[in-house]
Amino acid sequence: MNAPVRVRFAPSPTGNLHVGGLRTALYNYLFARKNNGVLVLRIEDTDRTRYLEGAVENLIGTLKWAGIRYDEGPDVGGPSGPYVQSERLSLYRDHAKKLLETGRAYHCFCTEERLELMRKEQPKRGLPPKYDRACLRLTQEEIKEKLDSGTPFVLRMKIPDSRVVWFHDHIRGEVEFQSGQLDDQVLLKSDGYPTYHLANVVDDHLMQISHVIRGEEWLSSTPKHVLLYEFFGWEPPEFAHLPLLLNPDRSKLSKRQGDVAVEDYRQKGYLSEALVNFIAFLGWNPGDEREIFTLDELIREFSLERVGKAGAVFNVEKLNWLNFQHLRKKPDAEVLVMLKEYLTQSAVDSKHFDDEYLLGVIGAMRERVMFVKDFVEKSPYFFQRPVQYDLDVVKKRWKTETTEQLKVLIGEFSRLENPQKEDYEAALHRAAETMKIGHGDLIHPLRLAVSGMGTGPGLYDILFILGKDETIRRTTSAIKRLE
RNA sequence: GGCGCUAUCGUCUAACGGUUUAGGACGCAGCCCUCUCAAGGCUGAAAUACGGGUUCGAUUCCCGUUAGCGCUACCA
Repeated sequence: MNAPVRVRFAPSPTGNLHVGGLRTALYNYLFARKNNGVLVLRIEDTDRTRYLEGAVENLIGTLKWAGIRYDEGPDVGGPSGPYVQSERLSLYRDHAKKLLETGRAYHCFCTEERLELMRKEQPKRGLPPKYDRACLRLTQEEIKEKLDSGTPFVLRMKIPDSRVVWFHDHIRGEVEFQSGQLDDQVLLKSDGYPTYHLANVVDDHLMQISHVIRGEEWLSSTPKHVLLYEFFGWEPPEFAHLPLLLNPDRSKLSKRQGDVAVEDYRQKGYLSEALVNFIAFLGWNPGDEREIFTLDELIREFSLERVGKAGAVFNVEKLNWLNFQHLRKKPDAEVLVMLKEYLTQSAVDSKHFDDEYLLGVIGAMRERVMFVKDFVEKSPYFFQRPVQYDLDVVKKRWKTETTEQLKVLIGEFSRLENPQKEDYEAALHRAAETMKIGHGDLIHPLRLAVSGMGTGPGLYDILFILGKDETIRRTTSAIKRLE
């Protein structure tokens, strides 16, 4: 019988959640749900210098937006709390003390300056940069003396000399390190806070985490963690180190080369479904050719076995396409809500458009928009009369005879009563036949007249949405202005 | 520098030694459809980093090289 699956997402509150962090959270979430397990949110705020006010709230909001629900965490509680590391300090101190007593850790009184100097000298002598264990040679008396005099100290982990430390990684297979390569890592800082290494091992054990699923940047420190589990006499969890997310130039995804915060994408109008779908596929795929997935479908299909090993470039083009796909899948009613929401906060206009009208716009523009904002940006004429006419289109479509022809067309339109799309079409055909001209001779200038543009949905759709009066008004106005 | 990880079209990826003239998707180009723009359909260009092995047979296994990335903090 296997232990129940318990995984955790353990970000540090130092700013907005990174898309890489979101993917880690997502994979943990998917793995937990898929295996009927539990997802824990744990805040790793052991670096007081990097703490950012409001970051935790922000993080929680972002996860919620993405649809990633956790079962235990700072705001929802749970049996293994507290879920904020700064509220668990005594736990770390007690455990560090145990290591001290068993000789697996030792006091170090070295100053920042000495360590810096040491690191500068080591490469010159061809040595790997590691703590030189100066303080390990201190006698009990010397240690007591320094302690008594209040000399600041840290607790370091005493790495065994020549051991092979290995572990199995779900993604990378067997990984092994020579312990001689490992540094005597600081476990407890001089301010009494634990470092990541101590805190994450203690918490993962106490919270009974079964699988540690985290970014590849942790792979190199995993042997230290494995050793810590051993020192404590604990069974280590299983590990899965996720491939990194990359910039287009294949360096580690960073600011400078585009947006990295989930918040950035949210503000640009990306659907959470699209971002989640996209990010899930950066390092994972279902093994067949399906690409559009909802969160629930991802849960059904996800497995660690299908996670790849190589880093993946964050390619915005594909994300855009996915946003289009997900937006298109949404029912009209949902898009309507989003469009109304966008309209109220956009400065474009304050006029009121009823639902029926907006639904018409949505129907006409659906296949042509990637974002909700595109309804307004790509078809502004549904929200305000054309303020100008695209000059290239004028040049191409507006002939000298156009004015007279459109007047005839208006005459035809004005006789219509409560016209439907087909009625506009029939009327236009009649006008064209009367004048013995092609349909295009009317269609193109008319489109320009009512929209100011040369592109968009079918003309009759536009006319129907705008309505007869507005169509005639705009056409008349265009004739006046383009004559 | 040391240690570790990684390596299929520009990008995300499929292939779990043979069914492969290496498949799909995004993007790109062309054609069809068509009142324009989209959408859709069709077509095309585009990859196994390099060198050795193992094997009857390597994208797939092993070794080396190269390249990229990560770690190398009293940061996570």
